[in-house]
Amino acid sequence: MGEIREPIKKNSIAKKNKIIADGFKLICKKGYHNVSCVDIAKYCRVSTGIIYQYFKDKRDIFIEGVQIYSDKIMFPLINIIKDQNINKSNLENLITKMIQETIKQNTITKKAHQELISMSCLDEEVANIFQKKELELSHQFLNILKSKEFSSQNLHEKVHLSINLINNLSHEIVYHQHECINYDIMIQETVKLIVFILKEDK
Amino acid sequence: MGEIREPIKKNSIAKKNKIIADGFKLICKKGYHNVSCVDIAKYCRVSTGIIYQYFKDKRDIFIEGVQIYSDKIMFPLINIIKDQNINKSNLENLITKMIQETIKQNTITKKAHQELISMSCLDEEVANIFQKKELELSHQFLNILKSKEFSSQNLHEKVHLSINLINNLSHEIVYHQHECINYDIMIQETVKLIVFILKEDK
Amino acid sequence: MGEIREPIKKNSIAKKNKIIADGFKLICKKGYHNVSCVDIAKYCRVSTGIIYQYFKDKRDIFIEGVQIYSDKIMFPLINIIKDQNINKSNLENLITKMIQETIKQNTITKKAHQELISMSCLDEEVANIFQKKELELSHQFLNILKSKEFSSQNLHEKVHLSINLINNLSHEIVYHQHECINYDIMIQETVKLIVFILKEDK
Amino acid sequence: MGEIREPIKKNSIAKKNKIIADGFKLICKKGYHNVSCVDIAKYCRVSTGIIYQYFKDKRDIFIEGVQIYSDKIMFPLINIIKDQNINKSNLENLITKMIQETIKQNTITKKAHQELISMSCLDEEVANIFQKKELELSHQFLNILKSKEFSSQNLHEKVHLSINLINNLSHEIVYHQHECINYDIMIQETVKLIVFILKEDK
DNA sequence: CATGAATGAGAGTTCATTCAT
DNA sequence: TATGAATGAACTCTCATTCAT
Repeated sequence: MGEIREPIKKNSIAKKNKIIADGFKLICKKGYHNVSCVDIAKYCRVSTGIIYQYFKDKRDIFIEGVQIYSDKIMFPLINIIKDQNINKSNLENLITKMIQETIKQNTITKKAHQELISMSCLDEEVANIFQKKELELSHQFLNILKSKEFSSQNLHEKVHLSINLINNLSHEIVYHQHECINYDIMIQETVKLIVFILKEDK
Repeated sequence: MGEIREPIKKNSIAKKNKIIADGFKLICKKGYHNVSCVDIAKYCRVSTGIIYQYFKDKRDIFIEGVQIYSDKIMFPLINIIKDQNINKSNLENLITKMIQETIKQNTITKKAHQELISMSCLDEEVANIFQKKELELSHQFLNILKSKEFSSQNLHEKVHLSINLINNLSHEIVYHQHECINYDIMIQETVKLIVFILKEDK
Repeated sequence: MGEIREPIKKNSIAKKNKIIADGFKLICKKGYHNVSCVDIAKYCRVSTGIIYQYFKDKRDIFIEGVQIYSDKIMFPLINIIKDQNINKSNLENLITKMIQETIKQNTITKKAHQELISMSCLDEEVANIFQKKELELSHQFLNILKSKEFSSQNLHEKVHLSINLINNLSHEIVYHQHECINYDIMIQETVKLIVFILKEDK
Repeated sequence: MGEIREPIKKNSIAKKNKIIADGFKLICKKGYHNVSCVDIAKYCRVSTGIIYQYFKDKRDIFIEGVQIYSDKIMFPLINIIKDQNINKSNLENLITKMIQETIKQNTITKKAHQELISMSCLDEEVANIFQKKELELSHQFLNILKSKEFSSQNLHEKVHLSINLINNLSHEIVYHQHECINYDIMIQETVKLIVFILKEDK
């Protein structure tokens, strides 16, 4: 196996980044197991040789892509939560809005989202990256809640649970809708649960 | 592509079933994408030829395995729920027990569970099989609750949500424990949520 | 390799003959190289095992088929020539008729004819069988001519040449018509040649 | 199926051509159906992979070989005819010479010739290539005859018939000699026929 | 630094032939 | 005798990786 080089020239750095960006895109589009390094090279319009100078293998490209690009796909809430003015009286509306926004974003990145979740089950490193990103998100959420006088015990766990509820619900709605489940009700009930858990005092 | 044959002789039927059982086991153990048909043949101690007489391809073996064996891995609650004597007063204990049992089972089948969830994101047919099995489970649960005078509205959705909460929590505990989360509290809070949602009146 | 058995029971003899007849038919239809012994067994509705009791291999079936059934396909003239009343004055008409009849028959058995010619180039035994059948035909023709006072020298060679001319012309017309050749003229010219050669005196 | 690549580098073009040349040679030697792509790769001392980068499959190699190399095998007359000084008085000698030369060449390329004729019965594309080559040859012959004041009607058909006569006779002499036929006489008679047909006036 | 042609191990698949029933 | 399930060698084709240019 050849040595992995780190590009120095501005041009080469750009090339490496292009491989990560486009390679990650291609993997998300076609599926990790349906794409070869030669495919990635072709898609990025670079030579196959260069791939092996900057990366160990296909997984290496993917991991770097996950590091950089996965938060928008896996945790769209990160970008939503900042702009919201949360307080106890509008919490219900807000949670509803967060769910809807998550569904909207997941729908847009459907194939990529699916691929990333699948890979997170197979690859510990991917799972760890997602954990870190989720931690970031839950801390943001947590800080906002604290600043707004939410004083419930175990707030970190509750926030984590809330984020899980939102993500899992959205995931189900986007990919695996069950015929006999009414998803408007599912959303309502999920909102109810999150409000209940976050508002709970002491 | 050769014709797919259905075995008639008792012996051959046993052989086909062995391929499904052992093949599914090997796939769960090593990972779908890390196992070839030749590997499966070797592991099952049959010829490669016979694989292609009974199955279209590797996926076909896997799908048949999922049909038969996945419920114990994905929905261990199916076997737990029947034996429980649920009523409004012991609900909290019961939910706790269900979570603990699920965690225990998922821990045993950890690698298989991981592989199956991953595959359900990549393969619609796998996802559909799991949906059917979950439906079965939720109907069982639902019927028990109804017989015990649980009268909450939207009970099907609530049961579905409860099962999701249990499964997702267990999944996280078994594979993706976050360092800064206290999972005893997570369990407590999840139980609280499920009790809240199921007991809710009207 | 198992021993080749010769069937004794009436029933078994019939079965062997069925394999030759249907197997030969299937090979001619699909092409020798596109048909497996298992295909033949299925087509004949017998077990694969029985094939290997009566025949060494696929080629063996084919050869026996060629022995029995190929003359109609390769030398349809055999059946035509007997019924003709040849004499010097109607020779031209007769040759024309023979050519037309050959074309007609070759058109009917087109695929089989093609396959047999192809095989005769690859397999000496097939070629030898055809030689024998052609010899038979040319002797018949020869005898008729002699009885009708055709007295040309080297008559055997001339008859052989005539048969070749007819067969090759028909073969070309049925499979490989050249765009820029007028085949009515080809037929005329061929007739002319054969009449010339056969009538030639001393 | 992978993309078929066209070599650009001088070296690679040479490699592709080597595969066609040696592959065609091997197929002619061993028979199309007795040779695998791995055999060809080994014989050409290249990897199997490269075969599938330059060719769709075995047939593709063969067809390209036929395009390039078959005229010498199938129509050796092409190279003979140019050098001859044909005129009405030496026609007989010339035709005799052409037959002898054809027999000589066919004897040299015996196995290849056999294989090519066989394949032309199984594969339309091969047959079409041969047609084109024969057309070329007959046009050459035709032009020479016309320039030498041969004025017979339907000259194209007659030339075509003559070429067929030569080729078929040679083919029979080289592979399928009949015991009871005298081939010196066959040659004499064939020459007589061709002279008759070509000299014919009006 | 960059290219892309070339490699060859290994995947999927078929089929002539055997053998337990 | 007759069956057809089973075998495994051999085929076609792919792709991660290397290397001469």
